[in-house]
Amino acid sequence: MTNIRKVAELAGVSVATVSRTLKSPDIVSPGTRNKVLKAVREAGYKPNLMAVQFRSRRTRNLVVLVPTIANTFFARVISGIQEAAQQQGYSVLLCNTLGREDMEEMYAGMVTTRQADGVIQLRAYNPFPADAYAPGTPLPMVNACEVLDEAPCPTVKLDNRTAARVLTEHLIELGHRRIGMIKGPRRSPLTRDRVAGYCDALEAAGIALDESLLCPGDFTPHSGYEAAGMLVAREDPPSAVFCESDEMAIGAIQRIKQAGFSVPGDISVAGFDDIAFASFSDPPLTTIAQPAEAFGRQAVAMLIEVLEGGMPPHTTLPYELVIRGSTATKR
Amino acid sequence: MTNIRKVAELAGVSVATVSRTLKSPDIVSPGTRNKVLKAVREAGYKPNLMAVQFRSRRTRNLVVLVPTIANTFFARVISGIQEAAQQQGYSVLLCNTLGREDMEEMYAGMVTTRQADGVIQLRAYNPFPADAYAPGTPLPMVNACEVLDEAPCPTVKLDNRTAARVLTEHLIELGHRRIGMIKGPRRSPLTRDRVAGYCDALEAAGIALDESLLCPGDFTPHSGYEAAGMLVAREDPPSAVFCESDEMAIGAIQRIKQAGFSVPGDISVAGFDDIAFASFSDPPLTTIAQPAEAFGRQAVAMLIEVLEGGMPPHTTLPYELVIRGSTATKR
DNA sequence: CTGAAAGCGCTAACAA
DNA sequence: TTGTTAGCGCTTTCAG
Repeated sequence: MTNIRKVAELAGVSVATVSRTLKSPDIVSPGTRNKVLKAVREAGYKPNLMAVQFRSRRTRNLVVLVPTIANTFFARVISGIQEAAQQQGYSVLLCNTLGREDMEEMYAGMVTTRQADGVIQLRAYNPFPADAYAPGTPLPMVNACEVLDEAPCPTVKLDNRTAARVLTEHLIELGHRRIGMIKGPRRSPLTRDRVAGYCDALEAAGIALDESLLCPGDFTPHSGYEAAGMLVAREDPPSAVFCESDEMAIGAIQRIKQAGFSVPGDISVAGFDDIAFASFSDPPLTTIAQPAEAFGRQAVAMLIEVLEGGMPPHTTLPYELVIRGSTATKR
Repeated sequence: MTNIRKVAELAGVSVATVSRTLKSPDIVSPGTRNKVLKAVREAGYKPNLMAVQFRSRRTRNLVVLVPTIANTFFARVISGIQEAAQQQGYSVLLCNTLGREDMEEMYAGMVTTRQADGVIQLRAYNPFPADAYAPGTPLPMVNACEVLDEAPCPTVKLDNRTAARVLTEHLIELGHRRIGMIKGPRRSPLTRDRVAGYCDALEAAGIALDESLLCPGDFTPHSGYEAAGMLVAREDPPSAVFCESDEMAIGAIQRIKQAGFSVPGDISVAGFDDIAFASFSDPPLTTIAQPAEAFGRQAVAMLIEVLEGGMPPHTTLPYELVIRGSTATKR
């Protein structure tokens, strides 16, 4: 093991000088600096970062809590996180929580045990025990994508309600009045907000809400497939279906076609997220594009600010209605 | 900061006893053990794992080098890695390398700087500098999925050649003789092996190889779309296309349909991987199913064995030909 | 600008 | 079974 002491000996200086040369080269004289650098090279010295971190009480690790990495939307968010973290000199500790709160709590505990400096939570749940931090102390966390209503930390989100409203309005403008909805998990604020936006649009258009047109889903293609099955089995299927994720929309389209309906001829289908496959589905999906990577980058920037003692404001990212071939005029 | 010393004082024992109580409770007497545990609770003591790791020279972190997390196949592999690591008490440091060797080298360097114990590399590249370890010393690495030919470490792979052969044979049995292929990145051993398997099948069936039927791709849907464009623009398009990934197959299907051909009526299409969307494409994709999560779990198990001084053998995981609606008899 | 020295919080000989 | 003690490799006062 070649450590700082060896380098110091080799350079004929003290360990303090070696440390200084590596951390703040400008405060050591050019002469010694060169000697030290040369010794570092000769010894093939790599600082033991475990010791550095231990000593300086910072790991530069960020824990990321993701509900399912298998969801392509989250995969993109993580790309963004990773990219930004890397640029700022942080590493990403990934936890695929599958929405399990015990997992989330356990990984958030890595901050308590000093294995990480902060956490980015992509789900609406606070993984820190109530007594972990004194009241008033900011949590070393940023909550992104699926956000708590009364988050105890800064958040990065979309205006889901308005986005859902805009998408529903698009459907209404095409002449649809019976619009089905395939929802996300029941207790998610995301689901609630998107349903609210859907209701807003119906109400503004003077269309009565038919609760039986709202089906539960869990964001997976399979759940979209199942939910669409309920819808097409009705005597009076809707002429359009709004799915709360592209993955569910893709599943729904398959089921609708299997039932003998054409998309968008008989039934229009819209999604949410704009994942890569959205434009490759048949027909290509009309959807709300979310800036997934930007969610990740923004969350990192804000978390670092929090870790440095700042208190960044809640942030709302823009969405965009992307109209493709899966929605058409009601015939 | 409540540290081990405080707990020791509170319990009226030495720090060593506290340490022992926490690490190997069975070697301390029940009486002291209870005293210590009580003090731990009262003090709300959480061991500083940074110190533990520093002292015991193990981080229990595993670096994972993934070419693109946005690829759903890799996302599944990572799920498997995460799950297995977690069970064994390891955490996952994720790096989305985008195939950049400098990134891979940098993150592999986390082992050198003791921020991680080992690396799982999912691409055919050795990220360690040649002189990092003495010749003969096993590298703290496992190479999975896309594997080096002369890997300097244990590997987990598929028999890509045979799998490709089996898939091609399926196409040949359906009567196809002009079979296009959309390949992966040129220099990848994966591409080479799958092309070899494709050639094996042709040769066994007495079909001459037509190199012009082989198109380059990069595993993304878009590249599949583009490559299929070349194929359908020919005077004599193939009657079947073998894509080296499902994502490319999904892109290819879209392009083929756009050109006015039906799938599988006019042109059969097959993929590779069996990602979740494979069964939701239209038509559902015939493909080679790879045990993605198993790749991850296996890689973790083997890496831990390596870290413990073992030398696990190279492992080959099973594949399965999954026949769905995208391939049919040549008409 | 440089060096000596005191730890960070914990583990692991070694003694008792 | 328990305590004493010497560090792990590094940073950071505090003197010089």
